[in-house]
Amino acid sequence: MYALVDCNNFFVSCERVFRPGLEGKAVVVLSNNDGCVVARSNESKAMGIKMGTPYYQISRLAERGCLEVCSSNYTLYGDMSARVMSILAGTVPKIEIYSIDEAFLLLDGISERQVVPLCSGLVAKIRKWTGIPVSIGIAPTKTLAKIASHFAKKYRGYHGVCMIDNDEKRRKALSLTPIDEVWGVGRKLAPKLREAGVFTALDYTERPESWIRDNYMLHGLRTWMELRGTVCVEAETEASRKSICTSRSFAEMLESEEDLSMKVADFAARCARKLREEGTAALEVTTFLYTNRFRTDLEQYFPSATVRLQTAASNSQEIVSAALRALHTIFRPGYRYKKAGVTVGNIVPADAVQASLFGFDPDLRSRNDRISRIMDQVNGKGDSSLLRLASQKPGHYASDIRREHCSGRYSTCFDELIEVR
DNA sequence: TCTGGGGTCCTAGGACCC
DNA sequence: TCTGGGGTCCTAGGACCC
Repeated sequence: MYALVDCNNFFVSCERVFRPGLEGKAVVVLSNNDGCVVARSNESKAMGIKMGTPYYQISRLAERGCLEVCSSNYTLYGDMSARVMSILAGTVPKIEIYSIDEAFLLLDGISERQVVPLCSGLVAKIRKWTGIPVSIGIAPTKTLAKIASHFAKKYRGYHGVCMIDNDEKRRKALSLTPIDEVWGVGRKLAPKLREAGVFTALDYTERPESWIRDNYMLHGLRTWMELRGTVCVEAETEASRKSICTSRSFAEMLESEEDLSMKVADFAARCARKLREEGTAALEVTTFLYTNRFRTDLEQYFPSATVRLQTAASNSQEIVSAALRALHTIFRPGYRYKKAGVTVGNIVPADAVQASLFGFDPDLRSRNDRISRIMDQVNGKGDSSLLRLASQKPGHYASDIRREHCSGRYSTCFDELIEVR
């Protein structure tokens, strides 16, 4: 059996831990630049506020006092997530972290009678130790566990834990699950399925296998089997990430290559730092730009360029330099840029880097690596960047992200101490 | 005026091989 | 007039997830 542990309204719950006054109120958490809604409390969901709603469309509610608004504080959420995950890891033999607010528990070797008490204990423990409410769904496949967790979250009677462990419960649950709520059925597929007469998860499982295969190929078939109780989405093997991306929208549109360079250098340095944190190195560096896609009155341009390194690198100097070269090949004057980003790809373990035979200077490389390591030691964990490359923007890059309703650094004030010093 | 960020996997189609 | 068959590899783009 698999159990899916899902934190309820996670970002909102994190804010409530430190501001209990938000309990029982309609609350939303906004994306960077206070752009759009990325998390909602039950009360704000009940008001009809949808995920992804641009903030300006609902700011009136906040002004009238009907809605509490928080800017996102990812440092806080990351820290709270780590606490929840460590409780899970300390309780069951194997967990798979699926996202910042979800994890699968692999329940092999735990007797069926113990599963529900164990999960109920976890719900209580996480609530007590971190303040975060969670729901747990238990089922023979991950896709069914997801559905079970929806029930656990939706109906109070479950007290946070719902298990699908026989065919009757499975069919009942599927018949009550709209097709668009199924894991793997998204915004494009759902309308097509409804057109074909498939409205619930149960309808889907009752279609013949050949019909699924013909219309929805491998992906659809996997979902079909998982919903029928056959495991297709196996336990993940420990694999490092294949790409790392840092991108941001700007509060103001930028027009000069110089302004963009400072941003891109920052994004690239951040990617490099993430590579070093996980002990990997990248062979490819891609820089991309976006004009403002909502401004139909302006010329649009969405270029990207990739630079391939001869030898995989993780030091900031080489990654930043590659990102800036890529930027230079795509930058065109005359456009107003709203967003930029850097992706590093073709990632290999740092201890398995193949040195290129040509044009590779091992002394320069080890010097660059040493400098990056020292920067890491001074900068520590988190977002602070006391030591930067000269090409990075002076000052913290987060400083010009709009964040008018941000909570404090309740659990991660170490950064602040360093910056104050 | 105002619209996020970070990932994965699959497929189709082109380029290339013999 | 008329133009094969069978493979592999890579990439771009789309769909999905949170």
